[in-house]
Amino acid sequence: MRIATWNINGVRARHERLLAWLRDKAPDVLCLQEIKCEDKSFPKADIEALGWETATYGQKAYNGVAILSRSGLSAVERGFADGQAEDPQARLIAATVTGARVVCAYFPNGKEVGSEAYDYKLAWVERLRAKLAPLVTPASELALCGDYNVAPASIDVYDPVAWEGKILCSEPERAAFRGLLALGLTDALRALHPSEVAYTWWDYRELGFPKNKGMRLDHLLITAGLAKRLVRAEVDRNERKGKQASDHAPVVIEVAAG
DNA sequence: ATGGCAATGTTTCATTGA
Repeated sequence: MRIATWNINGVRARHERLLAWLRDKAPDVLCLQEIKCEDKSFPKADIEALGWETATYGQKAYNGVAILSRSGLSAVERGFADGQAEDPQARLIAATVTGARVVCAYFPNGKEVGSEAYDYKLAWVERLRAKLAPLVTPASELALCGDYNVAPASIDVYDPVAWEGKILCSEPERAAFRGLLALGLTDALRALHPSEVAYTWWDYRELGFPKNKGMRLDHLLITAGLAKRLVRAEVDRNERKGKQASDHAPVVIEVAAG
């Protein structure tokens, strides 16, 4: 099974690129973040015509997440659905695909360390951690896929000195990321490529991509049940090239049949 | 090569992103 995650930065602006990418890569599951549209504007029919079912949790202009699957989708859950007041921002959707729980998440950006948005970010990650805690067991099959807006280590930042302590790289954000790992999750890309520079995002400004000034912000964290069958994990840098590319590249993993 | 912000709505500028 191939599982992919991609912050598409506006699904309407990326309509043709999305369809072309699906046809070319044909993942079993694709988690999308920042679809930036309401559910009614999502290109559901075009995607279904290619063979993928869709589940969306959209919002006008900002945020918005979706899961695409060509192996079925069941038990779709939008938002935290944890009994507390729902997050007004559409950042989380989950579904079950062939027995595996797929969680698609668009973590808050946080704007600036110490800001209100930063506090919201840290609280949001903790709320997600608490939600996932009972679902992550040695035998369970779960993948937390998305744009975490956290660069976990120096190797994941083009200029770690300049970014030290800054948003995306601050110690509390990295500790929150490690808190997710501590549930029993494995960083799929790092499991197979422990010392490879594997950025997933490059700023549109200042020739970020040509100069490879990027960060690794998009991750797939998987339970041991999936990690033991993990055979491939890679960033599709090719999708960052050319006109009208998202500023994020897709990340794809492959898990052998169980 | 892969190229010096981009998408969206509040629209001819403001907001957000990372």
